[in-house]
Amino acid sequence: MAITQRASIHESATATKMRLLDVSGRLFAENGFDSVSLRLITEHADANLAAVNYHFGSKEELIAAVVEKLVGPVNQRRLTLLRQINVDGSEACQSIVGAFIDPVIEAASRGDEEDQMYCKLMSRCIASRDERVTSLVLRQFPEVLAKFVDALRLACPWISSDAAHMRILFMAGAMAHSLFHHDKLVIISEGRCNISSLVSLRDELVHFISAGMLAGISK
Amino acid sequence: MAITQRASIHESATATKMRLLDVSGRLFAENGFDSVSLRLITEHADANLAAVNYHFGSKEELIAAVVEKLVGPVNQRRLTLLRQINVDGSEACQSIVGAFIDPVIEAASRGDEEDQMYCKLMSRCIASRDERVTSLVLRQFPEVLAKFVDALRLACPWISSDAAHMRILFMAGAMAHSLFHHDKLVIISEGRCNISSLVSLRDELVHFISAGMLAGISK
DNA sequence: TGCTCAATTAAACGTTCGTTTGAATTCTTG
DNA sequence: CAAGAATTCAAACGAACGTTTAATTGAGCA
Repeated sequence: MAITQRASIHESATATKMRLLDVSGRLFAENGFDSVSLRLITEHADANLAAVNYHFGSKEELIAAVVEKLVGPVNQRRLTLLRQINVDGSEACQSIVGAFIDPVIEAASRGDEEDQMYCKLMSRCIASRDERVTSLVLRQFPEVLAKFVDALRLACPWISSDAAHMRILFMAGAMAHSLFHHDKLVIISEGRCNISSLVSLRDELVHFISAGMLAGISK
Repeated sequence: MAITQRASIHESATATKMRLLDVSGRLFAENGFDSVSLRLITEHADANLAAVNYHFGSKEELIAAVVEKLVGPVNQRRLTLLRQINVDGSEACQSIVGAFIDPVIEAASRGDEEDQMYCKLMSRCIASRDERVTSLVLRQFPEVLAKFVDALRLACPWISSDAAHMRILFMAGAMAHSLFHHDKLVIISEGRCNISSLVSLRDELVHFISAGMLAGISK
């Protein structure tokens, strides 16, 4: 029934496959995973409608490929940065927060593409409320969460385990939300706020979260 | 062309209409706005498929009704609480943050339904990346944002306008994200974290964000 | 009782979607 | 160059969706 050559793994990264991955990432970032149809993707990628199913098997597996290509390296980089931190130092908290946030900023600033796309796609992954996406992201997250909780409690011994877990959650939320919506802030604020660059947002974010992390025992 | 009785405003809140509003809220909370079909909604509400289009006009207007019924009162309550704060006090920041967060916790704890539904729906509204939803939420947000920025800068005069705007964004993100995902935390942490109640999450959230708000001038 | 009109119902409509198919084409390799 | 595998292509499929329609119901009122 299943043709063997079709069922075999498509390891070879053809140009079309890479184009599909790139285009769908950009479209998913801007419009969400559900709203973007395979017809739109293949049209923008100059490919045939059937190309996605041929190269990836299904739309769901395409989404998985896009997400894992994006999230995997960022989490690896987080753990690398975290390992390089001296948790005894006075600025340990800033470093820990930086280790969580900077890989995203780095990844966004790396390509020649504009930052917006990468940030929005990343935010969609982190803050997604779609189980098909969260299941992919959360597959890698337990290890990252555990490592950051450990580091945080080493730097701030007075924080309980529960509180440490929650604060990591707060950090992730603040980051994802602000990365996604910061461009709207200038409009909503009716010109009273003007975020100049992604780096300035990153600095304020680290500054804010570090202070939150250092918060003492609540009375 | 348009039948007048159909085009007229349906002000009378029939039992069916209220049931549709209630059921779709619960379903939207759990599965998102797009994934939930009118067939599923009307089935759960013991209503005919055409009921949504009859009572609300379209699915989009149903979503708008659900969102505005949820977000409107919360924002009003925020402004009320904010007006009652003495911004000169030493704990002004905690009060400001509380004024932003507590209306959500209150609303979630009000009904006899479990909190989860309300929290998740609220989080979907706040952190939604769907333009059809954000346009509704953002309609009320400029006023709320401006008032909270003013209060924050009165309590913490050293914060720049840009920073104040960003910090409100961080607050919204931390809140929305943690309210939505806090139940997953116990699983992801593999039992090392156990959030006992919504109130304990609220307390830690206020504690964390207040400290972030009070963060001094970044060097 | 008979009329009116909001409400409900079953059925269908047109569209869009992901997926599948089988032939055509291109690329690879002996 | 020729054989075979990999890829591309146009076309169609079935399912699910939001929406519309026309008929039916049932309560309020002259």
